[in-house]
Amino acid sequence: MSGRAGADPSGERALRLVTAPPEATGPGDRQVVTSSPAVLPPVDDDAPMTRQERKARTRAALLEAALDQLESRSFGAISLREVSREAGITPTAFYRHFESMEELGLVLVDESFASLREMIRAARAEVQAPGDDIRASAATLIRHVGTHTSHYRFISRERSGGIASLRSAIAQEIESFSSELAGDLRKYPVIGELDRPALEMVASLIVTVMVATAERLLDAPPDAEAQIRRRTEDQMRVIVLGALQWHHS
Amino acid sequence: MSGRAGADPSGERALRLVTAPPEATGPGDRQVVTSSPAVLPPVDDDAPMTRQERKARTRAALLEAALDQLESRSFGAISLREVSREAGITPTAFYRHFESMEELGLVLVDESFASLREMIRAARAEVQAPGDDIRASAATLIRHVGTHTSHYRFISRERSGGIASLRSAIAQEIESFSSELAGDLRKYPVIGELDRPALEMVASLIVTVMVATAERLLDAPPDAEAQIRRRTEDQMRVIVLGALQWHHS
DNA sequence: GGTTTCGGTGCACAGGCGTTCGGTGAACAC
DNA sequence: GTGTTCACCGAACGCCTGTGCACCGAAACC
Repeated sequence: MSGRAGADPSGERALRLVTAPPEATGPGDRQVVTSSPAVLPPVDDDAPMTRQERKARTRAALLEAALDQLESRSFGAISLREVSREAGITPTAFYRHFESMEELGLVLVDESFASLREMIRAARAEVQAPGDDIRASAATLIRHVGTHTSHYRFISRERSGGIASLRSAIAQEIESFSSELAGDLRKYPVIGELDRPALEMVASLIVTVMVATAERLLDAPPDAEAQIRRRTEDQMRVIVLGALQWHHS
Repeated sequence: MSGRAGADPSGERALRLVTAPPEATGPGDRQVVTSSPAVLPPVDDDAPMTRQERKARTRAALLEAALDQLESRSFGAISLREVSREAGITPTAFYRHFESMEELGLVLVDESFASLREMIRAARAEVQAPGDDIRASAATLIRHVGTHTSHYRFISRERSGGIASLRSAIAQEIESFSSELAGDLRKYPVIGELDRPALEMVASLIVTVMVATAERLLDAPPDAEAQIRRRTEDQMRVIVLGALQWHHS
């Protein structure tokens, strides 16, 4: 179910959207060591492979297997054995890649947020229709959730889930995202004049709505998407209207 | 109906307990038996008991044991055996009370939201200082989270958690709460004139903030409470300001 | 070409799990 | 006082779990 590349048109669009701004390695970007060596050759099965390739592939298979299990259980309830089984290796071989399931979970967190950061960076580079920011943001978010469903489901599950280390890793990522957004808000005409605490308060409110929207999308049938989109846009507008009035109080 | 401890199970008593500022039971005293049969005599251990009493007590012990386990794991990861062990009975006796862990979970959802509804009802009856609604609501919420921490933790965990039946039960409760709130909003001066869809959109936004606040409180150290309270109040104010402007757009 | 490295295998272990089944004794109905 | 109910027990079942160990075979290295 995780959108593999290929003929899928929306997938390709998303890819283009993400890669369009050429590696805008701006200030404050994090080195993402997360996962596989990025480029895996096409699935030329059983062809001679280097050890690196093989290892990267099974590692990726493990991560994907875990993500698959997370469709129906929470992370705390999935087992090393079953993940290994679904990835096609024995349980003992699992340890060649991760020290424990918890470590795998942390990699999954990194991976998920790396992709989210790409989305943000792309969206930031794209926003140039000043009146249409809200619509564009909502659309970008919804599209991204659609193309990275299992990552979002994982984050949503574990954000309040049982494993403390995952929870705090996720909280920290969201926190940093929120404060980045606060910085972005400074560029806006009236809202940008608010002081930093106010900007952070508003940013956190917007992020809260985005998180809620993502979680709603995960549970909703596909035909509810339009309604969720509308509600999200309206809620963002309410927030912006409120923020514009904020200095009066 | 989660009758709290105490001799009088009447709704009014419980209602006052939530509404009246001087909370009788101090924080941290967790003698409270949170089960349905409402009337449980003081814990006169090992005294002769009716079968009803005994059963009710064991049932309550099971629910509380589950809630305790949920402090560190998600519901999908806790086991019938361990819950039974902590409740002081053998695994086989568990089945005298619940058909399965899932059924226990659903009871927990009911229990949690029953208490939340009491809070709402109380808050609604209390709100009469028109300028201070936001402050009062935030305070009520924060107090309630403080006195029902484990219930909130459970809901927070399972709201996006792994077990579908719990998830949808919770979603439905929140949905109904949100639409009740939309009804309440009609009584407010300007906002009340919005049409129903707009009211629902605003209500859902407020609920989103409340949920986020509750979840933040659960993870935060106690000394962060003041800051969370301030932020929540401010965010609610932004929403109200925005909603007041809504008809202009 | 010989040696080393290292994903991956197979087996074994101890322990937790949900669930079944046949008791047992105290509270109950009469 | 007698018979019934039923909350609870203890043992047992088959399954699944994480982890340790010895080993294999092919890629990687010199």
